[in-house]
Amino acid sequence: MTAYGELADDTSELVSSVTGRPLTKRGEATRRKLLEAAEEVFADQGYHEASIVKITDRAGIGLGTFYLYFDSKQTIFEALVIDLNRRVRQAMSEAMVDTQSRLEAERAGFAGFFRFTAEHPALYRVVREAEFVSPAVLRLHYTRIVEGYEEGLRAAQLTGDVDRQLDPETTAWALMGMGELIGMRFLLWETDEQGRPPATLAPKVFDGMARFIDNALAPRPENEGGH
Amino acid sequence: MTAYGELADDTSELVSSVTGRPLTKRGEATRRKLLEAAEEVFADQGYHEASIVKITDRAGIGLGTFYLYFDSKQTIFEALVIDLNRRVRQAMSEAMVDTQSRLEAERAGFAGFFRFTAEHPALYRVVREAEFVSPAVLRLHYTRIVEGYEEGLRAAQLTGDVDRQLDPETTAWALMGMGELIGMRFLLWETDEQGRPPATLAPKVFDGMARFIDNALAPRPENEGGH
DNA sequence: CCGGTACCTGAATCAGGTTTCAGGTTATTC
DNA sequence: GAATAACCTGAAACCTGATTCAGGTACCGG
Repeated sequence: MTAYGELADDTSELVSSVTGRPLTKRGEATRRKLLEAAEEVFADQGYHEASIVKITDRAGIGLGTFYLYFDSKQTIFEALVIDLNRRVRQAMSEAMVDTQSRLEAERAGFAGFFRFTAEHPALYRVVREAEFVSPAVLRLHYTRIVEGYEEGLRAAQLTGDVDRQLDPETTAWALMGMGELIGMRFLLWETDEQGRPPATLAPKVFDGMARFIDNALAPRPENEGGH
Repeated sequence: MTAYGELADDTSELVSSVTGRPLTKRGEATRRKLLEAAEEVFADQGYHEASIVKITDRAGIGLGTFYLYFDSKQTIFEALVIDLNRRVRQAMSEAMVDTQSRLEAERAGFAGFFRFTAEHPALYRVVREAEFVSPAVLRLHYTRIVEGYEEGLRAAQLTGDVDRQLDPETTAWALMGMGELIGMRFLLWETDEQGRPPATLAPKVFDGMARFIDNALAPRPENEGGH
């Protein structure tokens, strides 16, 4: 059975998975090395091709040491997804500061998302694979991103920047889905010989998407009750 | 390395993977039994939890027999995804016959997609997992669906039913992405105690999405060159 | 009913991965 | 500078599961 179970209470606290608690400076460094190595290995091999040995090798650490820090392959994977989630959201919100209108903020948020995707193509893959490795952590990922959106949309509806007849929750998920598939198709699939994706979306695509979003969110001039 | 390689030339032809060719009535029946069993097993266990033994057991067939029909676990998985793709597209185009306007057709197509998703939640999972099992076949899946959309959008732009400033390709991918994430969130995640998703989207969600799409696609009353 | 072809079978082989553990090594404390 | 605690290590025990293969069994034409 695939685990739809709950996540560990606190996936980010720095404690030994064996002795239970503290973790000295040396210990912390080792844990970080493991996480970084895991990021690279999961990213370019996928969850199942990855192995603990590959991770510890890349980290330059003994195999047995792994189990001093993480209970299992799945545990370190979950910790990684949560870390990536934090970083994506940060990229998005940084991109949105200093914007004036809601529409502008929307565009900037997407731009931040795409920039992050382009810069870390492999990380994107890790997150998507979470659907099959740890559904609970994937839900957390999506839900956290959507929450920010939804809030912004509600606020913009109050000021009249966004069509009041849209349902904020549905709209937020729709926008996420768009961004994800567009990113996949026009960044991750458009790799050069070295497998690197372009740094940004082609203007045609970005503009096409911006137009689409503008249309979708903008308040309608006429009133409701169409033909 | 994950295989981004090409698919076999013809993944649907009915031939023995050993002797090379024909396949009698008995052989065909066995092949079909294997595919049906694979569908169930992959669907509720995922690719890696699934095993050839589980598939042949469920099919009521000897383990060794599997290799008379498929080269490997990956091969049967790909055959399955291609089959599902055919069925989704059929569900969508059936839903779209007898529609008048483009917007109506769009809505109907989505409804067909969602109905299919609700009826075969597990199959949806199989398709998404293809991203990690066989990227090539996943691209095929998405690309085939998008092609239909794109063509429809172009036609509707000519008749003026759809905003001429939208890029049809980008728009088609955006719509796909929306549909996929909305389906995931509001169907697959909304399961009852038995793990069954609701048969249809909640009206709030479906209407919210319809409004969003209407807004996005409708030709703008004003002309271009905004403020 | 006989020969032959097409199919079927599952124990055995083989490859690879996770996790444990008994025994070091490094850092810190007194 | 010895004792103690915190860390580290990788060979070996164990699993699991894909794939092979030598030996059947079902069906069909004659």
